[in-house]
Amino acid sequence: MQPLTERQRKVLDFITSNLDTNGCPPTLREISSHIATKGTATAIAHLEALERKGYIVRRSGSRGIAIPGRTTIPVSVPIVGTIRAGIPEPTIEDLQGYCSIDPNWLKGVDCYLLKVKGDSMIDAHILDGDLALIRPQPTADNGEIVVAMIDGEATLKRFYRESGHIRLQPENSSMKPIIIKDGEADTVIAGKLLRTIRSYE
Amino acid sequence: MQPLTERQRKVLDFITSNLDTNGCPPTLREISSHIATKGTATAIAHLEALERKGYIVRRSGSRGIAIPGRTTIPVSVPIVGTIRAGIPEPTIEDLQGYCSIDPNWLKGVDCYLLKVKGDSMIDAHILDGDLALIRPQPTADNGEIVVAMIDGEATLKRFYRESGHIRLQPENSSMKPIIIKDGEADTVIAGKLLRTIRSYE
DNA sequence: GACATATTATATCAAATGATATCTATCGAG
DNA sequence: CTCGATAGATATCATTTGATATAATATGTC
Repeated sequence: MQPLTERQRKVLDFITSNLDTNGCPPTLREISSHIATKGTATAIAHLEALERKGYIVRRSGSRGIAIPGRTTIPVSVPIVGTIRAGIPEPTIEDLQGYCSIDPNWLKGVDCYLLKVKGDSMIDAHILDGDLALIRPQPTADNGEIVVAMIDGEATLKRFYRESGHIRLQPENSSMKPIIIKDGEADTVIAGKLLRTIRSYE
Repeated sequence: MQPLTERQRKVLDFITSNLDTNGCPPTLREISSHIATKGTATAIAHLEALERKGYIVRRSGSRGIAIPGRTTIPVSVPIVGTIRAGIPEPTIEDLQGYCSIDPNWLKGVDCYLLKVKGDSMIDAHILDGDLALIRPQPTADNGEIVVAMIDGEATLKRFYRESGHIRLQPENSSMKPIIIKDGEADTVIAGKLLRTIRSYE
């Protein structure tokens, strides 16, 4: 990458600093003010130099500066309390917030965090209130834990495909497995459990 | 968090989507156009509702929308297998990698992820191999789960301060509590458990 | 000396932008 | 019925903003 001049470096640093603190690139005049120049022409000249050297990408419109390679995606994942099945893309019912997740935990697609309700998986050490990171998918491998839509509720169950049916096994000795015969319901499995997260506060 | 209406959620989703793809919040007119309304008044009304419910923060200026908790700075936290106590700042023994963590999970200080060894907390549903997010601190409140240095090993225990001693209680019926008389050892507690994370892959 | 690059200043524009005011309509709670 | 919350339309304003044109200075290269 071509080296930057002192002024160009200062402008670039200001842009990244602005992105960090405001979540937004600066305007031309904010840049001008920061490098103590008057008017916008100088700032534009610096931006053009930065773009020519490949440090930034500009687009039209206000604050149209982006830094390539800069993870615009610290991957914000929605936290939901309920979902309505329907693959692909389960409909999010009540959004409870967002959470930054390590991109390595996700596997490409639109994952979400489901707040676990009930104790159906307590023997698998998943508790009421835990957050379950879910990847939407319509089926799973034997023994994996999935989100199943049962009576309109999204609950976690262990998945078993057996001859002629699917068995959804709660990990709670006081609960019985749910058998879904082939063709009986098609959108039962909403996704697969990738991770669980528990808070102690 | 207060629930959102359908329209409000659509606006919020559009803002996060814009942040992900453009690295920039949308303008009022971009929002208006996306929800197919004319003029800016409706979009402003929605933003006001979102701000009132705590989903966004607004500041003056163009694209003055921010989503609290959403940081462009993915906070990188070390994953460790062992630590050596010594407050402040336990010494990291074997670094196993790094992991991006939502800044909201941290509480200011240098937290780290400790890979849980053994089943001493299995009755609290913390398993061997789970990741424990730890905040370094030399003591804790009664009933909280802490990292204790016992025989040079970092293990999780439940903390109880009782008359003349500290009791470190494993959550495993086959294990006995550890009593540490006052003044007997000073650097037993290395930190407090904030969160646990389990992977299913 | 001629030329390119970097740097800055001044002045000006059209478009984009946030904000406000006014009005209408729906829906559910009290 | 009234009130509040939600939702929307229309119109208007003062700023902000990106962009352009023009000019000037300095530095290093060929």
